[in-house]
This record gives sequence, C-alpha cells and structure tokens, in this order.
Amino acid sequence: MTVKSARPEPLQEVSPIRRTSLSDKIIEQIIDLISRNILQPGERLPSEKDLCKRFGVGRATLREALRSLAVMGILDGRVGEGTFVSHNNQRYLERNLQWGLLLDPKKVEDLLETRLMLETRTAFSAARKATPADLEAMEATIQGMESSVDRPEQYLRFDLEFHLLVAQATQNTILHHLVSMTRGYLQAWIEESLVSPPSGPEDRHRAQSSIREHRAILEALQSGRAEQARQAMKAHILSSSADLHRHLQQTSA
Amino acid sequence: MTVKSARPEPLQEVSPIRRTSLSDKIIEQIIDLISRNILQPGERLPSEKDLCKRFGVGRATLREALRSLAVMGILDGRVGEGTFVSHNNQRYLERNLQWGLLLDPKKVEDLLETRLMLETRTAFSAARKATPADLEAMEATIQGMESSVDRPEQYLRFDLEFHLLVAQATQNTILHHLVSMTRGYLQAWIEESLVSPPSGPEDRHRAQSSIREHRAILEALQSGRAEQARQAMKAHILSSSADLHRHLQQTSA
DNA sequence: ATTTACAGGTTGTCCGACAACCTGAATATA
DNA sequence: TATATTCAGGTTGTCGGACAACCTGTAAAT
Repeated sequence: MTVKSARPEPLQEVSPIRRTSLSDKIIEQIIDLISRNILQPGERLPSEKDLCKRFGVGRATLREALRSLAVMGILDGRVGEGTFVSHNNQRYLERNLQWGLLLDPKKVEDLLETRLMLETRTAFSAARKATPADLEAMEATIQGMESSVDRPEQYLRFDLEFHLLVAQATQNTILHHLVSMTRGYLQAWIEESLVSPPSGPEDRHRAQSSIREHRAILEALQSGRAEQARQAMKAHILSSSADLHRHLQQTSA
Repeated sequence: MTVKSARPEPLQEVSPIRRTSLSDKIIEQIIDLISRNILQPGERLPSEKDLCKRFGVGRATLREALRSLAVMGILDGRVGEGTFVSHNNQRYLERNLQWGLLLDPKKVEDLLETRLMLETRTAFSAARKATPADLEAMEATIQGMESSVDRPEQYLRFDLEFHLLVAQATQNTILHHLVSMTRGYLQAWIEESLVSPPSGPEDRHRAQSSIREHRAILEALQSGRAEQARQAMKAHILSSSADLHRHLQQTSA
C-alpha cells in the first residue's frame, strides 16, 4: 500500500465540500428575505418560538443565527419587544469600523488605493446624478465641519457623512456599499491617529484646507462638471491619504 | 397632563444607553485579544467548555459570540477539532462585503458600472506590477479560450480566470477580492444567457473578437503600458457589457 | 380620569443531553 | 515488524426545557 500513497495528482476537480451549519442556512434565508424586501426595514420578525417552528430548528440554533445578524447590525433585538430589521443600514457601518483595526498595516495601503479609485469614480458619477436634496445635505455637512474644527471626533463624523452622501448620490447601491466599507475600515485608523497627538495648531490648519477641498468638490458637483469633480476628489483623497500615512509612520516610529 | 406632552425639546445631549448583552462583551474581548496578537492567526482557542468557565457564562451565550465571529470570518469552527482564529483576516473583509452586497437587490447596471471601474483600474495597476509568471499564466488562459470556442462553459472559465489573474497581478488583495466578487455575481447572469440560445455561428464570431480583445490587453500589460492597458480593458468590458445587455433584453422579451 | 397592578408574551441566559465528528493510541492482523 | 482496525476521549453542532429581566396593553383600584 505504499504505492498507493505515492500517487501524484489525485483529483484536480475536487471542490472543497463545505459543511454548512443550520444557522448559516437560516442567515442566508433571512438575508434573502430582506434583500427581496419581503422583510422591510423596521419591521418586526415573528417571535423566536414561532421562527423555530417555521424553520424546524431548536431555539439555540435559531438564536445563533439571529445574534449573528444582530452583531452585524442587520437585525436589532429588543428585550421584551421582539427582533426588528434594522432600519438604518448605517448601523452596519458602525459595527464594522469597530473592528477595522484587525487588518494589518500592509493592507491599509491597499485600502487607500482602492478608496482613491472608488471615490474619484463616485464623484464623477455623482456630478451627473446628484439631486438638489443631495447637494443641500452635503452643504450641511461642510458647515458642520466648519463649526467643529476644534472637535476632531465630531469633525470626522461630518467628513465621513459627506463622502457617504457623495456615494449615495450616484444611486448605485453597490458603489455606495463599497465606499462605506472602505471608509469604515479606514475610519478606525484615522480616529486612532487622532487621539495620539493632542490637537495642535497644525491640525486646525489641516482641517481648514480639508474644508476647502470639500467645498471644491461640492462646487464641482453643483455645477455638474463630472471631470472637475473627479479631479477635486482625487486631490482631496491624495492629501488626506498623505496625512494618514504621515500619522501612521509617526506613531509606529 | 396635556401640557406636559407639549414640552418642546427635552434633552439634547442624551446618549442612547444600550443594553450590552454578555455575548457582545465576549465578542469585544476576543476581538481585543486578536487585535493585540495574543491570539494569533491559525491558533486554536480553548474548548467551549473551557471558555465557559473562564468567561463565567453558559455555553449558549458563549456559542452565540463564537458563531457571530465565525460568520464574520474572524473565527473558524471545525467539528471535532476546535475553534481557530482565521488565518487570513482577509476573509473578514470578504465576508462583510458579501453580506453587505447581499442585502440590497443588485441591479445589473450597477454591477456593470462597478465592474468597469474596478477592472480598468486593475488593468492600469497590473501593467506596472505584473510579474513574468503572471503574464505567462494569462497567455495560457488565452490559449485555453482559443481551444474552447465551441464549448461556452469551458470558454467562460478561462475568461474568468484571465480577469482574476489581472486582478491578482496588482498585488492588491482588496482589489482582487472586489473584482472576483463582482465577477461572481455577473457570472450567474452570463451563464444564464449562454444556455438559452444554442451556440450559433454568431457566438463563435463573438468569441473570436473577445479573444482579440483579451490579447490586446495582454500585449499592453506585457509592454508595461498602463494607460494602454486601461483603454484595452475598457473597450473589452464595454463590448462585453453590451453583449450581456443584448442577451438580457432578448430573454426578457 | 388617573394611577396601579397584573398577566401574557418576548428576549437573554443557563443547564443537561445527545449526535456527528476528529484525533491519537491501543489492539488486532498480515 | 508493518499495516490495518478498533476504540475511547474530546470537540463542535443541535435540541429541549427552564428561569430571569423586560415590555405592553388591559383590568382593577383609587
């Protein structure tokens, strides 16, 4: 039988069979229901006991599925009331940026490259599709930045909001999601780099020029000039990335 | 008491207190351990019974935490062996994108727009970073296409492989994942549009021109001309998209 | 009419049990 | 001796029952 173990190439076309747990299948089904709008945001799911009977599984198994969806911010369990479909997908983002720090620094570079590509494109596309309401909301976030140059944490939230609005204005849900993701992961690093040095005068200077960059983007979007919007976004992302990069090397050194 | 309900603005600075469940705290602790490299990728966690005693919680609670981390791709539970830290945290990003994209109904147009952006970028980037081995593998897939113009299913696999190789050549794992993901969703549509009409002479004609387009991309990559590679990829994606679009309208009508 | 108390339903947590499965060592076999 | 088989222990996956904490709407008490 030693010969048998010496056979060189067994099967080339084997596909790794995945042992899918029951809760995995439940998760898939619920996500499918949400994506097909059979379960709408804010809607209440049947009780756990009810769902157990429908899915034909025990409560522990069902709960593992529900808890997983809750941790991802897709569902929201409230004691004594029930389990609801999260109405603001914003929570999904919130959850993610909490754990973005898991990625190693090597991948931050990849993220920055990806973000540059994604956001220049969203700026380009948004210039053509943004509605007056979109533009108005962006204006509001810029004013928010201006009024919080000395509160970095709050400033960052307005910054994030602005970029998400641009992505949303493209009306391309996939692009929107991708931007949310990349932004969410990076946000963790950005916030980290903020706490290390107490906000000095140079930070305020940086904030000022950042606001100018955002305003340039907004003006391009308002006038509907796609290529100009792309360039403005590109300039902003590049200077922002350089900033983050500098902070990272500073803290690691 | 009707007056009481008329009070205008109660508290502005209330922060919504949220019940943190036990499993949430366990999740935070485990994530903290991983991010501080106390738990390293590929390492095995203590058994569930053991963890229960250490955390001081019941097994159901602990399992809800572990399962949540597993569906996010951070942990990996194997029956009869134990629970392990996912060796590539890349899976984390992958899983999250997967769940996120699954949430909204995907529009084909959005997918095509995203793909155009992603793949033109990968072509551009790959022209600068592709190794001889990468280029060789791409050449092989093109030859594979040529030898299977009459077997659409096999042809498609070579086609897919080519694009993934381009993405891989960028050495940006995030870009790579995004491309393979968008491609994965589209593949379903493409395969569907293939079975409906029996492969006629026009399909072979289409395959021939598709091969020419791929070869143009490869030549640009070989000569390291980034902008040329981008243009070639753009042309290819556009004609491919038009093709898919035509098929879709044909079948829906 | 307002307040209080309560009953029913819901999620959060724990416990014990069994099935399916993997690993490694002891045993049986050539 | 070398290989194959068996088996025991440990581990995850699933189930059912139980109780605590909690919310809501209704009925009773003031």
